[in-house]
Amino acid sequence: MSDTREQIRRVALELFAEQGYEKTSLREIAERLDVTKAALYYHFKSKEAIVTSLFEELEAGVDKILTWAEERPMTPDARQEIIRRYAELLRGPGGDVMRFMAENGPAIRDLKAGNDARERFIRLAGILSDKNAPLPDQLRARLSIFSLHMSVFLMRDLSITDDERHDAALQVALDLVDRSLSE
Amino acid sequence: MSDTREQIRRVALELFAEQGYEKTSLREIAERLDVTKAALYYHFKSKEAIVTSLFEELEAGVDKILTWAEERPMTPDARQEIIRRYAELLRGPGGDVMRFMAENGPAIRDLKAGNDARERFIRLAGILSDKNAPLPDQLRARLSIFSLHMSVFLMRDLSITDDERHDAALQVALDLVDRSLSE
Amino acid sequence: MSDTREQIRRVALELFAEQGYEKTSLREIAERLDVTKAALYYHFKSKEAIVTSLFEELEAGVDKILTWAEERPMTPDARQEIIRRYAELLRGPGGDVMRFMAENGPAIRDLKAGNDARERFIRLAGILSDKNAPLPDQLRARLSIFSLHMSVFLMRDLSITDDERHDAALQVALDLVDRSLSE
Amino acid sequence: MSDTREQIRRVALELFAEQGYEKTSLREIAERLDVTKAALYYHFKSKEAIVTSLFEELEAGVDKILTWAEERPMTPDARQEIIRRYAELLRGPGGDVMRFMAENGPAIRDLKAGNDARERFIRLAGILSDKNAPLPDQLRARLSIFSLHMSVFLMRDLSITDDERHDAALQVALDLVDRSLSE
DNA sequence: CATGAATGAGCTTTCATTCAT
DNA sequence: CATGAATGAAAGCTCATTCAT
Repeated sequence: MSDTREQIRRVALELFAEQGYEKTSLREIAERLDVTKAALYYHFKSKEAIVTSLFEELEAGVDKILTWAEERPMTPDARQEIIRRYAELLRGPGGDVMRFMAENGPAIRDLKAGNDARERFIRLAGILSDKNAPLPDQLRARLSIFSLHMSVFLMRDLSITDDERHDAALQVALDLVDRSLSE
Repeated sequence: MSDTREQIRRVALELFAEQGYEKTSLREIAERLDVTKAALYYHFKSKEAIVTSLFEELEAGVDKILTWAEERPMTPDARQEIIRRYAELLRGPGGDVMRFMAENGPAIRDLKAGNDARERFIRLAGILSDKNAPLPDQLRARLSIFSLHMSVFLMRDLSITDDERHDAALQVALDLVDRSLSE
Repeated sequence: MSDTREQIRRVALELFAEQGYEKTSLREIAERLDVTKAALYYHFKSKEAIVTSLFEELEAGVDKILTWAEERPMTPDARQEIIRRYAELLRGPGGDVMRFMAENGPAIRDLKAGNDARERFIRLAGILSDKNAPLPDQLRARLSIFSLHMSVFLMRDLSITDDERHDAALQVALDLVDRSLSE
Repeated sequence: MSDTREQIRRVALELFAEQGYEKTSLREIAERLDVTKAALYYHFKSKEAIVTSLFEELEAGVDKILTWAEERPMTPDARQEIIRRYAELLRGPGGDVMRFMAENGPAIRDLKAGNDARERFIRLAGILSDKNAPLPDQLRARLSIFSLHMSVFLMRDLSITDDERHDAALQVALDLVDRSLSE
């Protein structure tokens, strides 16, 4: 499989996450890789296609969680496990993709891939708290997921390690999902 | 008297919140108001200046809360009151400004006004949970504020009224700030 | 006579000479005087009119020299006297106007006032060396005048006083005009 | 190969010399070549870069003269030779570049390339007459070079051939440089 | 597997100028 | 004697995209 393609994805994700989708031009990506812009078009048919490709592997991961979740009763333990698996998925490149998504709302909204991801997010939220739960509980469920996406953003000014951040985010998310079940 | 200036602010906020900062061109704003682009430049010296002006009134509100908060001991009740006041501030146009800010991270980051707002956010978070609190507690404090910013985004697909949304967000935020005080 | 009008002329000349005609905007002039752009239009009907007005007093001076010169035989002494008078004219604001003219060729060319000034320059040159003189002599005559215009420009990097510069320029010009008479 | 690049340089120089730097827009250059403005940006990264490129080959020529001059004693003959070589350099496109430079003072001043050129001019002047020479002599040395730059400008109204103009300018310059050595 | 050359559309910004008040 | 508000035109520049080679 073309190495260049992988490099493009890597650099694009770096830049997208760092500077945002709109502010990152294909020229910039190409220059960092020391190839021409036209080369990017050999590997991806558009700027949007790069994003799509970035989201794809993540979506596979989310789908696995969704499948796993949908085939069992939503016990408190199962809910916790979903969060844990989701948090795990977000270590590695997935985390950057999600942060990129969370921080680039408007740009993402009119990308097909963005909407797909958004749908999955809603489905996952729907599993954690159903449509008839009290609103605050539904919000808590959504927030539990979203706080995992945003932990980098929310604590950017704190000098902590990735692991510390990750652990704190997980703990808060677990707590939130737990409290999204009012008896 | 400068009615136009106010109209520009209004339309700009609408468009910025809806489509994002980068995707909103001055042409678009001007067309909606049926004036020329140059007219915008009569009232604001740059695109960035429009955003700055949007943030300004909000900052005054936040500053009032900060002052209020800084001159009293952080009892649990005071913390709740901060959240309540902050939530109140976000009804009305302030809410759109904050949502705009939360959803446009990358664009905002290199706007002076954005950084100022960010600083206030951190200061407020610092009041709600100090620098030596356990990380999850600090995160919870931040999340309590941020969830107010993002409630529109997080429940966009739910068919609820603004009031319902607002109440749910407030309740969750109050709960979060409450739990950010581990004994 | 309106003080403001005089102030506009003064500031405009300063800026035109310093930064050039095109790079100096009416906004800049207005700001320096703390009036509005519209005020400039009260006193001058266009940007070009400001320049015209600047040239006007200078032209009167040149005309006086021309008249003086045209009514007497061009003895070597008369030629020297022309240069001396011209140099004298260029002390004070006239010098800036001429430098401005010399350094802003392209901008000046399509200003009516610029062409008028140019014509006078040629007429003066024609007096100092007639159309049938050898080319180098004609050039020397022109250069003698022109070097007075450009002395600031030509010695900008030298740390000398205005008087020193003026004296040097005069001496060179006198010498040039002297040698523009090949026997 | 990149024929277009050369064409851009050619047309740009034509227009810059004719109408000045500021008055020449990239649109104009592009239209004359029947390409789009964006095409210019493919070949040059900015308007300034076009000028820079124009100056470059000339600077090489001046540097050769400077090197040649710096490695030998400044006898009267050497001084004459410098002027001759410099005049020769100014036949061909270099002449237009220099005239462009001389006539666009203010625009050139804030172009890096313009300042480089200016520095060379001062260095050359410094060789022809040192820092301790009487001021008029220093001025004469500078004027000898400058008159070569400006000969077109100074004799624009005379109906003469390029060669006649060139010869006259050279003769005057040689004379000037000769007289810049007071015994 | 990629490049060199170019485009069309759009962007933010600036300018000289006008005119009702 | 001046301002406040606006305009039309244009500028320099950037971007995603295309396509022949």
